[in-house]
Amino acid sequence: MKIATFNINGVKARIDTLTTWLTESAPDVAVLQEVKSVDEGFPRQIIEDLGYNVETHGQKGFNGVAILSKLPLEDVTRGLPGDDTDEQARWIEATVIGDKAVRICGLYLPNGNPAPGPKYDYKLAWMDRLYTRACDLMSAEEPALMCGDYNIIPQPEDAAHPSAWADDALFLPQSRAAFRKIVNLGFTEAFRARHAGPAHYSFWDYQAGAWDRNDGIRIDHFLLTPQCADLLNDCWIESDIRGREKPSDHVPVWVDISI
DNA sequence: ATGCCTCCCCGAGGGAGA
Repeated sequence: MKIATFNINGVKARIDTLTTWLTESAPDVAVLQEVKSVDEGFPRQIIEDLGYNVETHGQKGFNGVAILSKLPLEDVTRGLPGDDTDEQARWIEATVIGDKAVRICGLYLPNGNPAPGPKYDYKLAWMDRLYTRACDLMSAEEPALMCGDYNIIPQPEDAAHPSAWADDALFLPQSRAAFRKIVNLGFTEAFRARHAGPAHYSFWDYQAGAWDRNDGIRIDHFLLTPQCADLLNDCWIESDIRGREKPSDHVPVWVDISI
């Protein structure tokens, strides 16, 4: 089963980009972030017509996540537990059943800039709640993964110019430590389980020709429970998508798992 | 790089993104 995560940067503005990609690359499951649409405005029918079940968790204006799946989606839940006052749509979970069942969590982790400040405080608090959910997934001892736009550059090699990010919420030591704390529960970071070295990125800014200069960062990740990592065949970044017409500033990241 | 684009809100220009 091939599962992709893709920050689409506006599902309505980029519906042609999305449907072309779904048709040509044909993920079994696509986990979307930054759909920037309320659930009622989501272009559900167009995607269903391509053979996908659609589950959304949107809000007005920004954020918003979704899971698209050729197989049925079961036990769908919306919102990251731990703060009933959090209005931001950044988390959705569902179970997909192939040969085995896998719990798929889609996340859009807060950006956190400027740091320090209230937005950075929100990012760190959100990561605390993510840690708690991650502990529960580990305790279940079942195939599960958390994927999406983590807004975390894990290591200097994950940025073309790490010094440019030194004071940024995506790369501050405290941000990276919070990410490591989750990984160190025993998750496998799928891309680094399969590929070493620099120059592998999942985001390139629209400005100043960042794509043409390959001035990117790797911030879209898959974290797999041990039972899911046992099933991992491959992980890759579909970087050529960034060079197509009307691209998102992110590209899809994929895993292939034996499910 | 204190933002060079692009999305959303709507119907001008500001918030948000990373």
